[in-house]
Amino acid sequence: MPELPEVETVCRGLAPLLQKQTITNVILNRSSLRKPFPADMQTKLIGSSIREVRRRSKYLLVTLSNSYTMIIHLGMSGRILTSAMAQNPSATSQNAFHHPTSNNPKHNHVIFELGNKTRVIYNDPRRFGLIDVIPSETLSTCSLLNNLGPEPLGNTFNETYLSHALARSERPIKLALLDQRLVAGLGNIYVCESLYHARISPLEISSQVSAQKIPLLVHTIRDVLTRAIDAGGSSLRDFHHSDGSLGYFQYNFQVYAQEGKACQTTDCKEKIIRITQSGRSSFYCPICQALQIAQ
DNA sequence: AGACGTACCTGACCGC
DNA sequence: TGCGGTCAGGTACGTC
Repeated sequence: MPELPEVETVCRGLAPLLQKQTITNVILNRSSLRKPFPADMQTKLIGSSIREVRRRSKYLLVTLSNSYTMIIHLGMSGRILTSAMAQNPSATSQNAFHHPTSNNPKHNHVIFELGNKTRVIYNDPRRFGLIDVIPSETLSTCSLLNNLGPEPLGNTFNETYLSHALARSERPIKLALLDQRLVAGLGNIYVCESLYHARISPLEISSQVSAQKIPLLVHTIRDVLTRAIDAGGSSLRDFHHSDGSLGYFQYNFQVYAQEGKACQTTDCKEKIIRITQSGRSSFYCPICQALQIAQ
């Protein structure tokens, strides 16, 4: 599911519900996700109150009153669901956690209970996500965050930055933009879409992307992400908001998962094709995104 | 150092 | 209906 727009959507939905709430209980239904939970995770969380919920790259950062920060990553299939706690504890069956849409309660790995009688449920079928709790002062140096590139919607991601970063790389542009050290938060969907709008082939070698294309690429990345956030993210397969509603940016996909369909560019009826780069699918229009002839 | 392949999981979908 | 193969939005680690 989640690239930057989806995580931002989750963050915006969760923040008003979580802010100023005390964590009254943490239920762990397993001992690890992609990596083990910190051994004393419950001790660090229970009794603290939530100061702030924000996003960095694809990570949710939950700032706590006790000077710890909880880091949550949704991996490929993670979601966060919320539900009201039953008044009668005996009525707290798994059904209470069963989301009306499609998630399976057997993947409810962590449940946070809040002072306002809300349950916040971390559900992740593939368990590629992670949760960690670290001292807030070590946030900027922790291994999960310290190698992340700039936020694509922030001021430091600009034409100057991107042209320097690409000039040093002999990888195809598709792979460079997926590298979280270069720019943080893009995934396969939004890289494909951004390259289409910038009319750059995913096969173009990063250092050979023409100088004129760089400002356009900065713009299309920002524009695609902004429009996706405005649409509430993309609901592919199983992405739902924490309240169960759906994002709808998938209806704006021009190339992603559009293999065989006609390119939507005016007067171009070429078919969108799919290729594989480093084991990941790339979708593009071979006419609109033709490889530039090397100088 | 940079680039690449692979591993980590489950579920959905397709063709036979 | 069932089975096997393939694919999926991400990250980390080992190797060259």
